[in-house]
Amino acid sequence: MTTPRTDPVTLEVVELIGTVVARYYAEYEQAAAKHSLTGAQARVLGLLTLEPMPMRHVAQKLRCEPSNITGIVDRLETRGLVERRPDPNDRRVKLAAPTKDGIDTARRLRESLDFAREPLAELSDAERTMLRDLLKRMLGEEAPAVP
Amino acid sequence: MTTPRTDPVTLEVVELIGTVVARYYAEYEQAAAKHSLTGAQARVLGLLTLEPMPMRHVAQKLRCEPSNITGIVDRLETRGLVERRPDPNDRRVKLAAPTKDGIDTARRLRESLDFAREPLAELSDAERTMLRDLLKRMLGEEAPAVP
DNA sequence: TATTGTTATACTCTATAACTATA
DNA sequence: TATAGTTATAGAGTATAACAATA
Repeated sequence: MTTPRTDPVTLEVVELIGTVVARYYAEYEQAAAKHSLTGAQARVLGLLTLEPMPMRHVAQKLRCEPSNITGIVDRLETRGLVERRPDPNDRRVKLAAPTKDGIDTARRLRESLDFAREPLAELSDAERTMLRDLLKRMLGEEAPAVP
Repeated sequence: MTTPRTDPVTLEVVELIGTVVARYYAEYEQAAAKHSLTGAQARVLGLLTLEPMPMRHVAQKLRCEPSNITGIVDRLETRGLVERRPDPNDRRVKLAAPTKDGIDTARRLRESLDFAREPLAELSDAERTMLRDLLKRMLGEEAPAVP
């Protein structure tokens, strides 16, 4: 267990990350709203677009109670963006899957998320690569140290 | 207006930022819950700790409707963490300000936000400085280019 | 007239607990 | 018995519209 650092640069980075989080989160909600989706609905739809899955798995991915997913999928289903399919292997399970319209909406939403992409254009190729490796190491993924 | 990039590294960084946002946001909610605060309540309290301000300013900072702040400050006030003060210059205005207890709670909450700090300990001083400068430039603040 | 804060309303998200249908 | 999904409930956040007090 590493001791959290309190040197000025670390605190500055923490502050900057807070700013990134606030800005990115707000932009995401706004982008979702432009497609008449709430943030939660957009997250569920985006998740299902990667792969249809049982309702319970959606809840696990989003770290919320399964009962919440019922309502969110209800609303997405009402709008024809998602459908419930039976699981041939277990009749208790319902697989939530995006419809064609849902896949299309998710794609347009993804493409409209310019916040993270646009400011990155300010950086050079080398800088983006460096940022990638630093973030990877911060997140505990494998990445070469940047000496 | 720069054209958003779609090269592999950029997309990878976007993905990583998404991960950082999701993780940081979840940790923040969790840290707030440990102090029996919702995320919104914690954000308002943290904001007021920097400086007491009119209700309307709080709404502007949090990018929500002013009517919402009424309820959030109500709940914080009920718990004795925040108080409403008259503005001597404009009797329409109410200044929301943290109580001593509120300031103390905000400080403890801030100190418990280890997520951003702890993983940074994995990086060297030079790397943290580099990360700081890259984030600064990404956010449009002044920072030296990293060649 | 315009602005500040509040109230009233409706919708969504959230957790908890109880229910059903399967396993 | 245990699990997947649902329903019912209550609390909180959100936007909208209408309102009182003040500017």
